[in-house]
Amino acid sequence: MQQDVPVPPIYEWSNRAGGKPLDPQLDGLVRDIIGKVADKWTMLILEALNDHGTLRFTDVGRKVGEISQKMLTKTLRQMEADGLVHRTVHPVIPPHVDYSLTPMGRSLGGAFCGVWLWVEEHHAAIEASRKAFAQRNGAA
Amino acid sequence: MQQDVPVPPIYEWSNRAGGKPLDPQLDGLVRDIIGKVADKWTMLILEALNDHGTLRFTDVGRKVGEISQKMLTKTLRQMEADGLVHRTVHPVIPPHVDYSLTPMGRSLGGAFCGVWLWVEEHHAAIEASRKAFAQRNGAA
DNA sequence: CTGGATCCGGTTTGATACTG
DNA sequence: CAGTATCAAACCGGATCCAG
Repeated sequence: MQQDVPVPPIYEWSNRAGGKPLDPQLDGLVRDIIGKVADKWTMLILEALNDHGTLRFTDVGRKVGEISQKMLTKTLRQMEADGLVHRTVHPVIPPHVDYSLTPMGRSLGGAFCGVWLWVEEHHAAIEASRKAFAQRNGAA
Repeated sequence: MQQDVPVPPIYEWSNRAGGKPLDPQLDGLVRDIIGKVADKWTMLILEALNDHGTLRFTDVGRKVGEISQKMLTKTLRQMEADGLVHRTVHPVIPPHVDYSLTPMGRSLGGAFCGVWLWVEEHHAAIEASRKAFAQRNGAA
C-alpha cells in the first residue's frame, strides 16, 4: 500500500476491501453505489450542476454535452432517488423543472474533485500510453 | 511520465468547465478518459490491485468479485493501454501473468480514495433516500 | 493457467416520435 | 419544455471451445 499518505486516523482505503470480511450485504450496497456513482453521466451531470448551481432539464443536457434525453432523464432520476439532486417542478406552462445538487450531491462533487484533477494532470500521459500500446500491439 | 503541462497553480474544479472555453479536442479526450475511468470494473480492479500490489489474472477476478472473464480481460487491457496497470508475462508452463498498478495507476487510486470514503460515509443516507423516494413514487 | 473467439440471451443505450 | 413510448443497435455476461 502507499505509505506516504498522511491519513492515519481516517478510514484507510486499503482497509476497506483489504482482507477484511465485510458484511456481504453492506458490501453489496457499497458495490451498487459504486456502480451508479462511478458512471460517466452521473459524473458529468454532477459537475454541470456543481458548476452552475441550478439548471433546467434541457440546460443540464446542454452543459453535459452529448447525452440523449433518455439517459439524462434516467440518470437524473437515479440521482434524485439517491438524494444527490433536488428536483423542483414549477407548475406552469410551459413546464419548468429545476435541478440542483443537494448537500450530499455537493459533497460527492467534492470527492470527485480529486479525480478531475487527476484527469487534468495525466491526460497527456494517457494519450502517450495509448499510442505506445497501439504501436506495440496493432503495429507489431 | 507526465510532463511540463502548464497547469498553473491548482486547477479549481469550478474552473474546469465553468464557463471557460476548452479546446474541443482536449475536452473530447477528457470526456473519453472520464468515460473509461468512471467505470465500475475499472474502479474495482484498481482497488484490488491497489490493495494487493500484484495479482495474477485469476486472482484479480477473485478479488474483484462478480466479474466475467470477458470483462476482466477487456478492462485489464484497457487499463494497460491507458498506462494504469503493468502486465508481466512469465514465459513458463503453466502460464503466469502478473498485474500490478503503474505509478499512474496508483495515483488514480489515490484520487479515487475520496470517492470511496464518500461512499462509506453516505451509504446509509443513500439507502434512506432511496426508500423515501420509492415511497413518494411507487407507493403513492 | 491465461487468455482469445464465438454464440446467445438479457440489459442498456441511442434515435425518433409523440404527449401534456 | 419536459418528459414518455417505442424500436433498433450496442453492449454485457455466461458458457463453451480452443490454443499456448
